[in-house]
Formats: sequence, structure tokens, C-alpha cells
Amino acid sequence: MAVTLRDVAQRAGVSIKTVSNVVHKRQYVKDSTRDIVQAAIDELGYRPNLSARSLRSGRSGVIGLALPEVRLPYFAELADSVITEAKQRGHTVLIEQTGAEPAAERELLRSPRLQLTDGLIFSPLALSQSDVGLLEVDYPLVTLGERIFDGPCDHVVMDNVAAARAATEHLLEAGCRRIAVIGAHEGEDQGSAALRLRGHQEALDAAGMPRDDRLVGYVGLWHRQDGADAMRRLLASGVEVDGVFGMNDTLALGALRALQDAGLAVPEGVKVIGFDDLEETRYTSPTLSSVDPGRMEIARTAVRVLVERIEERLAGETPAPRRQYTTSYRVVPRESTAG
Amino acid sequence: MAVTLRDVAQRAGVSIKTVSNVVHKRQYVKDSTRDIVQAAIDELGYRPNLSARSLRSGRSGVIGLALPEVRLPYFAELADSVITEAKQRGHTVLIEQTGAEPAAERELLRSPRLQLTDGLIFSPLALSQSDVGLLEVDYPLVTLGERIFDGPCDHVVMDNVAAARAATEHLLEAGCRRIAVIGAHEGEDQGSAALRLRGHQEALDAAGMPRDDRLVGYVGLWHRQDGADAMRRLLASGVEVDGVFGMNDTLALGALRALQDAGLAVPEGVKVIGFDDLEETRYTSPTLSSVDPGRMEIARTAVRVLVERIEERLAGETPAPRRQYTTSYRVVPRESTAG
DNA sequence: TTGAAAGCGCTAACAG
DNA sequence: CTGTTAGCGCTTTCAA
Repeated sequence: MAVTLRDVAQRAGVSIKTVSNVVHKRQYVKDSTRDIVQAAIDELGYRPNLSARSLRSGRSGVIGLALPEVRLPYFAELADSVITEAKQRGHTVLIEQTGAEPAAERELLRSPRLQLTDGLIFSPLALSQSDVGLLEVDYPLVTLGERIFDGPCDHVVMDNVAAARAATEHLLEAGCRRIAVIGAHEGEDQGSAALRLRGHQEALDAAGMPRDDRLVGYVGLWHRQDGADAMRRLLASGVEVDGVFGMNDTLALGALRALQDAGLAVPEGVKVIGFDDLEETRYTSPTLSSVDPGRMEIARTAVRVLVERIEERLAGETPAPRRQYTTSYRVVPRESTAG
Repeated sequence: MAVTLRDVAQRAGVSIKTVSNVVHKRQYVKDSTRDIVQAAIDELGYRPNLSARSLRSGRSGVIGLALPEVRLPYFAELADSVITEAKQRGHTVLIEQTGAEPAAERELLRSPRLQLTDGLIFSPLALSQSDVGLLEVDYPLVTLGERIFDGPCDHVVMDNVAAARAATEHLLEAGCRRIAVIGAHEGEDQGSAALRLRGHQEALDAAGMPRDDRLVGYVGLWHRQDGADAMRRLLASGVEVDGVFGMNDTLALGALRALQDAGLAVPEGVKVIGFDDLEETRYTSPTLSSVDPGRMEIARTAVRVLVERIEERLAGETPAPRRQYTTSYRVVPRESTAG
């Protein structure tokens, strides 16, 4: 079966401690000994048993990433960034999908499935302030997004209000006066949808433009289909529209499709901006203006903070106070808001 | 620190074996005992240490999934399917990205990073027949795709030649006579690109159409940009085109964009079909015809076969012979090949 | 610079 | 039905 430290030690004629020292590239091993041991390792094809190492040392080198669904482009790109960053730091990533279901999100945090993970990066969609107690867990946890403001854990967040405000300001500068916003959630007041809606309204207010409820497109999820459906309903209602802010790119692309189906030219008749700066926005027709939420920075920060917590914990230090990290965003103008 | 079986046993006044029996929902536990133990588990918030369980039992409940990059939509959707299917069977998924680099793919198979994984689903891009020896590993391994025909492991594959042939036949039936194919790899003869090119050519041959090298678009990768660039080169060369087969949807969407930039109407002037049936093909403008490669079936089969191998191995059975599984495909006509 | 030995938390064989 | 106990492979004092 598997080759163990003991096998290598026997082959090399040394103790397992010495082999362990070689494996971990520790000093205090005579060069000649190291060579002999290394040769034995290579011959036998020794690979450390990570379960045993993890049991003994208390760390597995695996971090968990919980998100709604990886097939949604934003989360696919986020997962990519997290995996890449984690690899840099010698960690692998285990992915848990919550399907954006509140029950699944709540269960996840207590799930034994995470037990061989050193810590968790969690992008909740459905949790709200009332679930804040659930975030009191006995392992390192970093949350992403803005659902939970005052959780007991570190938190990486983008300024959704300001970013959304910038998106709508961009449409205003492009001359739009009847701006629809697609992606609102009925009755929500602290999720991404609520914050982006607020930013949108702040931009309108600052420009002295009236808020018009008929220009708010409510949706269930933030998929393409939802964007298309909401846009169709808006158009069918007969309300006049010359600009659309999609709360994410997939919504905006769905809306774009609905506009084109209705014979409206983008950007000539209606201008459209999305949010997330997905790769595909560079290849649609027209290319889609968007807000870059600083995905790489979010991933990098989350992984860094999590790894710091893991190490702090392992060292038995008293935990530093929880922090909130705010990343930066920027508007990326493309064809859909040109001219 | 963490609550162990021993703690629970002490609290409940039973032995750890009994607690273990309760945790594993085994029979032969008196109801009254079970209740007491369960109460202790809940009170103490016991969660099994999976590292220890894994060390002892030889299985971690984690399967590895190695792919080029999750941010590529096809792989994002594949990962989603694999994760969903694995969850059904009580496994979690650890993702490794190879970045489509040969060296990374080769290293991965020997990497200790996979050591706490029960088995691996591997979607290689750069390995070739000469690397077949690398696939001789001492853990359960299932490969996806068609790079390696005669590997020593189970293999889930779609019939690329037939599927590509069907795509080009679809264009021929729609009346195309000058069909470009985008995505060929220079000098390759056994990867997806080569197989899909072959299928394309078979369709031309069967229809008695000439092969025209000027209609073959060579690319480096299969990203949108590559599709757009290849299409632009083709158009710039002055060759006549009335149909385009993109070897995957992102290539096709890049090409679509290039066609539209050149003022060509799709589908009126040029018809376009892709491959992968990504969700976004339903929302582009025009919607993109594609070939559904049976992603769910691929994922489901791969996970099932892998889990079977893991169990076979755990039971100490002599391994059944390696098998190849071929999944089904179908052409999905949409607006880009209509009329 | 190297060796001996304890034990991380759990499973399962064996005993009662 | 329930308890006892021997390791799984590794890390890590503590000695030598």
C-alpha cells in the first residue's frame, strides 16, 4: 500500500524524525544524511499522508469557499481568483454551493463537511442581520458581500452604494433622463440589491431627477432570464426608457436582449450599463459598459485575511479584533453607453 | 478546544463506541441510549474530526476536480454539475486549476496536494498519448475529454467527431456552402480541436463539398478573443464565408462579434453555430445555435464511476477492467442559423 | 544532529 | 446491545 515515513526511514537506515526533517526541509540535517534520505524518498515514491498530518498538526492546507453557484459567471470568476490566490499561499480550495437557499446557507456553517478545512470564505446571499449569530463559529471565517454588516467575523466588502451611484451617474452624463434599474428585490433593505438601488436613487436625487417606481424592475434571481423578463415587463408597461442600469452584468445582458427584441437600438435609443465587469461584456454586441468591482482585490484580501487568521489561531495568539475591508471599484465605459 | 467523541461519551456516561454508533446511525443501539447520546452531542456541539476519520478509514469524502480554469464558462458549468452530483453522493469537491499548462497537468497527478482526496476527475487539455504513463497512479482516476485514448484509467468522453459533424451538417442543411471553422490547433492530431475539425471535414466530404484551407481559423486558446481574432483574419483575407462553425461557444461568440463589426448580418448573411450549449447562448443577440455535449451526463457518469472505484478499492476488491463511457450530444438550433 | 515515544481523534475487531 | 483497545501516519517534545 502507501509508503509511509517509517518505510522511508527503514530504507534509509535513519529514524522517522530525520526523514520528517528532510521532508520539511528543516536545518540541522547533515548533507550526507539528507541525500540518503532524499534518495529513499524518490525510490519509494513517498508522498506524505495529509490526513495524518492534518490530524496531528491541526491544519489541512484546505480552505473552503461557499458561494451560491459556480456556474454564475461572477462566482466562476471569483472562484478562479480565490483558487489562484490560495495556491500562491500553498492552499487548495474546496467549493460548497449553497444554491442561494437560506436553509443551505445556514446549515453550511455548522456542517461537518467543512471539518477538514482550515477556514471558510463565505459569500452569503440569503442571510440577513438576524442570522448574525450563526456566524459565531469556532473556525476562521471571512464573509464577502454586504448582507451582514456587523458580524463577529472579518468581512470583505465593496462599496455597493457608491459603485451603483457611479453607474447611474455615468448614464446621466451620457444624457439619459429616464433610467430604469433592473434587479431590485421586493422588501429587501440590506442586500446587494437594496444597496445598489439606494446608490442609483442617490445619483438621481443628486441630479435633481425624480424617482419613478415604474422604472424599477423587480426580479427573483439575478440571472439572464430575470433581466430579460423584467425588461420586457417594463417595456410592455409603456413607460418611457432611455437608460438601463442592470444590477449585474447578466441582468443587463438579459435586458439588452429584451431591448433588441423590442427593436430598440443600444446605445442610440437606450444606453445600458451592468455591474461586475465579466469577461464576456467585452464581446457582446454592443460591448457592455460595467462597473468593475475589484474581484481580484476581493479574492486576494479574503484569502490573505483568512490565512492570517488560520496562522494566528494555530499560534495560539489571542485573536486581533475583527475588521472590515473595503475594496475599490471603477466604471468601465464601453459601447453600450457610448455616444 | 474541539469536542471529541471521548467528551461526548463522558457526558453521556457511555463508551465512545456507543457514541460512534449513534453518530453513524448504526442499529443495535437502544433508543433510550441513543437519545441520551444525541442530547450530549447537541449540548456539546460535537462535530466529527474528518481528518481523524479519514486517517483511520482511508476515505475523506473529498474528490478532486482538475480542470484548466473555472472562469471559462464551459468549465464553470462542468464544475457546477460535478459538485452537484458529488453532493448527492455525499462527497465534496476540491478544485485544482491547471491553467492548461502541460507542466502543471503533469505535476498535478503526482502532487501531494491531492493526498486527502479519495480520487480525481481530470479534464486534461495539454496531455497527449505520450504522457499516458503519467496516468498510472495509485488512486482512483477518471479522465474527461479525448486527449488520451488508451489510458490505464476510466474515461468519459463525448463523440467529438460525430458531434462536430452534426454541427456542420446543420449549417449545410441551412444552405451554407462556404463554411469557416474556427478553433483549429496547428499540428494537433488527437485533441478536441483535431477531432472536431475531422468531424467538420467529414460532413463536407459527405456533402461533396470541397475542403478549403482558407476557411480554417487557427487559434491558440479557445477564448472569445481568439475567436474574434481568427474571424477577423479570415474576413480580412477576402475569402467568401456564409457559415461559421465555432469549435466552442466562446469562439463562436467572438466570431459573431467580429462578423457584426464587419457589417455582416447573422443569420441573414452568415450563419453561426457553436459548441457546448452554454447558458449564455440563449441570451446573445442573435441567440446562438450550438451542440449540447451532455454536460450533466458527463458529470454524472464521471462522479458515479469514480465513486464506484473508490468503493471497490476500499472493499479491497480486484479492480474491474477500465472502461470508456461515451455520452450523447444533440444539436440545438437557435436564431444564429435560422431562416 | 539524530532517535524514541507519546498521542492527535477516530474506526473496528473483539470481548463481554 | 455496549465497552476495551490497538493502531491509522504524522509531528513533536525530550533525550541522547
